[in-house]
Amino acid sequence: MNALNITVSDKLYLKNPDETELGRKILSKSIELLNTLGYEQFTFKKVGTAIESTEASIYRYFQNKHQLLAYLINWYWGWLEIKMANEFILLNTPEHKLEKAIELLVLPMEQDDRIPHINENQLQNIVVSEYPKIYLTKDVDQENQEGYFLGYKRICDTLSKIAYQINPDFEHPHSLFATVIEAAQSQQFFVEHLPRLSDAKQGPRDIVSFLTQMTLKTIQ
Amino acid sequence: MNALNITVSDKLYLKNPDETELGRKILSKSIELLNTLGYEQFTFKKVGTAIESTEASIYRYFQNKHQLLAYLINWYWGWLEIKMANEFILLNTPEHKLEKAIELLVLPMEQDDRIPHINENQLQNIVVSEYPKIYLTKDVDQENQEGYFLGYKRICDTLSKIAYQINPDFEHPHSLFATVIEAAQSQQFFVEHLPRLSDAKQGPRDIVSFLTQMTLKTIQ
DNA sequence: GCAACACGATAGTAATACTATTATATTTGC
DNA sequence: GCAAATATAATAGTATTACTATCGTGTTGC
Repeated sequence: MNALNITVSDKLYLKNPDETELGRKILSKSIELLNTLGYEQFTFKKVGTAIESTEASIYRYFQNKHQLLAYLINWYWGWLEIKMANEFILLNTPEHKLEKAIELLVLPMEQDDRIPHINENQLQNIVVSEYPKIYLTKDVDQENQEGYFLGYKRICDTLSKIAYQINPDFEHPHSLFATVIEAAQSQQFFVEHLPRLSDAKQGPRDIVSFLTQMTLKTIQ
Repeated sequence: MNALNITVSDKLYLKNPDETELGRKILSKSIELLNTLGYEQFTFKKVGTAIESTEASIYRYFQNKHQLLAYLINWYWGWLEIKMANEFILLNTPEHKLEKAIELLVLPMEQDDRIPHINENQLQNIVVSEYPKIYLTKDVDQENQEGYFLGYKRICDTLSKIAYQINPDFEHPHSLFATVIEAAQSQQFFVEHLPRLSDAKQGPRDIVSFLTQMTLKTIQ
């Protein structure tokens, strides 16, 4: 796997940022600024200034910062899907596959040098800190139709099918994996900011252990 | 229980809205408008106009809309805690208590006529749609110190202690109940807006069933 | 009966989230 | 190699938001 292509639905941009130098700069700097400022304080003006371009230029790529966040998060799910597919090749039981999936969700990501304009580790932090904001809006139904959440749903489906191999009678696979994926994010956040909402005192491995146990016991 | 007092930390308001006619009007109308407009479109100006008062008057009660949302959500957790305590009196096994707690989290609430200015059902919808926004900010650490999240933490602790009665060796009670509470909210949202992320096709009872099974199996 | 306070009314400000226009630079098609 | 199309920079402008400040009046408590 050398040629590497994360495709994001074309409803998630006005002009594909992956195809131009300026577009890639926008992505790169937006990831950095979303990390340091948080979504609320993040503005196109700040990005424009930081890359020595203008606010108006960024508006040619994305309708608004909400769409840009949705783009980045979809990119992340696409990326994760590829990582999962690669790892699953070497694993022979559904149990190990689910555990590996949870590790990928929780453990820090390594930088992929084939994609220098995306800092995967920072992107993962953005997902942890901002993810629910892309669907907790009044526009969720319309954006859902436009494919804003496809990446998430696909991962949820993939994991549900693996669970089916363990126990075809288990009745709530989609609810379970939606819950596990959300918990993977929120537990990372809680460990750092609201530690009384977690028992993972020894780092992310504890979160993996909790989620893996919960997943496997629930499926049985 | 006739005298009924939900106390919210005094860091969550500038002037106690519970003690004045205007304050109660602000709460009442804010709940209504947060429901119809959503947090992003909700402004103090709109509340002021709707109750025939002014923006400036509302700023005397709350520093900003973030604090007002935090107030309402803490009120909700306080309310839920009382409801749980009342229900637990009649239940004799920890398993039944956990199931009842999940029901209270998921099933629609009835209006309590002793508190006419709070529409509990609308408030529950606000929690479902807006809850993560109160902690997913750059101010989370400071607000945590000020007690913004105490209500949530207390419920998580209470449920953890009940789980201890079932299995004192279970290692992740706080992580589990933080996960269950979040899932209770997000599954309600998903059923309505992103149904592929849930298997609860027959209404909220399905969510209760899923969460109860997950909880009890995980603790064992 | 007066001091303190609550509220309404009004004004003002900086920042945000855009939209629009024009000029210049670059790429592309032929 | 040149015209046409496109991309970007530069600038300006607007409505709204999220506040802050001041002042006058009415009400309440002591």
